[in-house]
Amino acid sequence: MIDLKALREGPDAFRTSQRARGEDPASIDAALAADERRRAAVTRADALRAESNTASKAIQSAAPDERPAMIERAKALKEQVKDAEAQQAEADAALRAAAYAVANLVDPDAPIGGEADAVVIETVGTVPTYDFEVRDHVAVGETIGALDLERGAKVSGARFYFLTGPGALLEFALVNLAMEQAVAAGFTPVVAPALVRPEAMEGTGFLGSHAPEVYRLEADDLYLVGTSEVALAAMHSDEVLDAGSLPRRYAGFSSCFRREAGSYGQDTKGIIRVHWFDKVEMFSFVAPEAAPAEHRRLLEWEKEFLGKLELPFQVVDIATGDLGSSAARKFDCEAWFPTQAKYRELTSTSNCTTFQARRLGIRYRTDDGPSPVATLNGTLCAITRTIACLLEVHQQADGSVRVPVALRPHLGGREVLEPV
RNA sequence: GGUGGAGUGUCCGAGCGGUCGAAGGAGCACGCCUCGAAAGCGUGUGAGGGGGCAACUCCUCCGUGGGUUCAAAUCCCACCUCCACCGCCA
Repeated sequence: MIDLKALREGPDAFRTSQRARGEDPASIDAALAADERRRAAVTRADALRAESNTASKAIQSAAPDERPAMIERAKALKEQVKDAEAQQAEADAALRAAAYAVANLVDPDAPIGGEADAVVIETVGTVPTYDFEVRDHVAVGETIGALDLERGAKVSGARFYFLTGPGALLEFALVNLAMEQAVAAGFTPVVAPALVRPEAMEGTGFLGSHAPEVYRLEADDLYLVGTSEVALAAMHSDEVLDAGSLPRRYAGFSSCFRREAGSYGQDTKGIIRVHWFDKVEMFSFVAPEAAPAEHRRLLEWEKEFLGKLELPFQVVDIATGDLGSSAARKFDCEAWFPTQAKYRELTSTSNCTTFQARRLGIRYRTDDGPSPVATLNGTLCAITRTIACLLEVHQQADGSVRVPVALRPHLGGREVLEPV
């Protein structure tokens, strides 16, 4: 949620931000009006409550013969209070809805525009060339016995898979490598719940425009997370953190579930886009002024990891119109997929400033009292997509796959995954 | 899933329906004492939201949400969480 005080004091910044996102700046005026109405309702209800309180208190010290009349008056006041409170509740709800409709303030440094306006800020490694016909990750994966998509579909449906043999081992190797790096960098490793309550989902903003993407368990009123970001962010909800404990960095492992509604026809082959995958996610809680630097750090850790996997990639500064509603700025690392002859998103890191924390009630102690922290997230390793990329990039003429050096210790020293 | 117990401020922990935002500790901050420190003594110390330039003032909050009452931390209901035991289970 946006900062309402900041909204009141400088609505123009929010209008500009909404325009940059390609969203209607009218939502700003709606929020301002709702805020105005709410304050009026609060003032009125407060005054009535004060009157009602004094009337009530006077009763206990009143003479017995005066009491009946006083009780009558208190009763009448109470009716008015009830009415005023109902109006206040309505105004509260209206403001909430109006405020939630406004996306986070974009970072002024983010490029303006839509998907096509993302700026490539860095290219790492060189696009590989092959002296043989490259095969896609499905073909390569099946050749080495790492993938079984047919049976995945048989058992669970489209966009499901079995990782088998070296594929399964590759997952554990990647998780281990990612956790090893995260721990070395000072992250607290976490295995996070993949099922969360509505508040966690709501608080992280995934029930807004993302709602159709999310699996829900009707019988238990629980949601399957699309990323462990949800559980990691909600971990400290309604807490006041000691300033000295910041930054807090977590590396969370969890399964992730996505309905992929509306992505029919995209990446239908293979494991690039699936309904379920495992992921190691970085999540940081920091003081707001430290957020931009932390964002760069998360990006560096992502780059470091891709470097270990010996994957060529580029870093993209996502344009304002393509940002999620809680992100002020976002960098994606896109790795090279030879059979598609293009870079595809492998990791993504967002600076959510205080937007998520405000909703989730995550604060830290400052000299002026508790104040919202900034939250940031970044992918360390989304397993299936990473495996897909590894299989394509490191395939060899004989159908085998070369194992990147850093991964070898986690694969029992194997240097090559041979066809079976 | 069943039975019983419990949820109060940073923590522990009191709290006959009105004088309770809440005793008492601990912690923390500041001050006194001290060469310095500890101990001791003193003072202060929750959050959110209105209004006000400000001093300040008003409202709300005792797990959450309802209800009873002129009045609820205190009574009633539902839910959530935790603890214990039973059942089941990886």
